[in-house]
Amino acid sequence: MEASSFSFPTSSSSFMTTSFTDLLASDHYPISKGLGDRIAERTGSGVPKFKSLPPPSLPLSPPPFSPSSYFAIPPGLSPTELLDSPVLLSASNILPSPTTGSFPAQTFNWKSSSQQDVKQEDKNYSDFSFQPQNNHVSLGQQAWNYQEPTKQDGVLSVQNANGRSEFNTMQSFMQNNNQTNSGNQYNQSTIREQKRSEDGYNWRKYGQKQVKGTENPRSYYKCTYPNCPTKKKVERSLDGQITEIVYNGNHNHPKPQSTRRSSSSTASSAIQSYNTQTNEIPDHRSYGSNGTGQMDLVATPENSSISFGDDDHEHTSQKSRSRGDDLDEEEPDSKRWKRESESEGISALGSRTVREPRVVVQTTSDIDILDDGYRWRKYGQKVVKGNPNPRSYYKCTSPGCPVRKHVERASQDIRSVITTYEGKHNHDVPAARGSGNHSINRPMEQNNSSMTIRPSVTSHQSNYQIPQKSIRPQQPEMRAPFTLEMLQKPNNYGFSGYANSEDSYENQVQDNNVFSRAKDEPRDDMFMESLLC
DNA sequence: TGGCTTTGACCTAAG
DNA sequence: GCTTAGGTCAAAGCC
Repeated sequence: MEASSFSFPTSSSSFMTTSFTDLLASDHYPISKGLGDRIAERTGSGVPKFKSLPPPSLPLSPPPFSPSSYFAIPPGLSPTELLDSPVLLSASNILPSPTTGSFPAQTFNWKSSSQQDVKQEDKNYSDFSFQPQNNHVSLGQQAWNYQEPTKQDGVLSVQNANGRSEFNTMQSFMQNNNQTNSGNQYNQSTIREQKRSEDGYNWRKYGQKQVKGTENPRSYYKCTYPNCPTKKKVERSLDGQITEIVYNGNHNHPKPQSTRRSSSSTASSAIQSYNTQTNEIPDHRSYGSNGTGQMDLVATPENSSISFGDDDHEHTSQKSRSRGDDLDEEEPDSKRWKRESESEGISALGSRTVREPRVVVQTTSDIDILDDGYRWRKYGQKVVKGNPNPRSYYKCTSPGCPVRKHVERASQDIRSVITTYEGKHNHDVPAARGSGNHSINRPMEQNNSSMTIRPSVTSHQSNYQIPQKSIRPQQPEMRAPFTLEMLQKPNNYGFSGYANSEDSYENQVQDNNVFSRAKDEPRDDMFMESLLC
């Protein structure tokens, strides 16, 4: 890259033992100190922060590739400009892949060697957070209940295709390199950071339970905003990686705009700046995406989960009321959840998923809607109640793999696609067609690659997991990367004309290899029959 | 001092 | 009514 490039040192030791802030200020990068400062000033809530992720002192395997492949700023765009650019402040331009959900420059989640380190970093450095984008959105859509009615009706689950939520590419990079040595040392600090930061909302853990059927403990969180009924359940693997997030309820408030102060866990955290571009507490049905808690699927600068703390934007602060009245006063949550699920029926989904589909569906490109790295065989299609758009049913083609998914366009926004997964892949991501080894398509190994941001949305049922070490192959032949260059031209995405054209959407879907492949592959006649009955 | 996590106990629903 | 499991409470301790 040229002088404008933002690249990490290839030396793992250097990379891993130097704080990001240091890196920003180091001679390694042609980034002025102002960059780190600006980032720090702009970032806020909620994500694992560089500052909180000091280089681990643990012995770490050197990264097999240059991290620079993750974060490359194209020539002509200085980091400063990039940070100043409203593009980066708006998730409307930076959206996760529907299938990979990948955000190349999302959250760093470096494991810190100790909590003290983290805290020291907290003190020493201002926030710098790459907002994690939830890789996948699982609507608690009554998916697959033709086969196995889910008990999770009414939930909004968030995962990525690897079964790990809130882990971005960069984090994956780090974890892939740390897993062996420190995978089990995913320390509490990091987890705590995520709890608060991952989706921009503030959560309070109120319980943890070891659930049957999985060794992963499940944590229960409530939104700390007064009277906000939103809760979420987070399952983490033993090494601390999030394997599932299930949301319940709707936020009845805007996403807090984290400030440096609010990132603190002290009393200052009680003061939350809420985005006041609207300067009001919107009706929970009107501000949509925020209500998902995790997903700002209708990406706007206001609710963007990727937005940086927007000090430059006008906003007011409002002091949170003390907690204690934050719970619903009328009925227990469990009852409400259940009631909502039951009263709204199968399609109800309890969460705002269905009642307010615009919250869930993402107004973004669907260019790779079916491209999650796995191979699927279409075995059915059906128009389901409540959605005139046909729902395509797919099976994973891997022998013995039970994973299925269905894909449908949202009834209220055909540009948005809802993919619902069921099951857990019992195999790794297959090599991409046309490539000898999928690893060659790994984004982290794509030298000279620009930061790819593939907008998308994928929803799937909970319990969907993919081997964590699997790396979804990039399939550049099937989709153009979303690069920072594109960020410069937010209205001119080369990869998709989708935003303004339904036709283009259709074309993109048609171009999708899965769709085209599906046409040639045998269907599950029995299931088809059942569907047609 | 206040917010947060932890964790055992308790509650509730389902079978 | 019993058992089981999921969800929640709340005291204790940490930061």
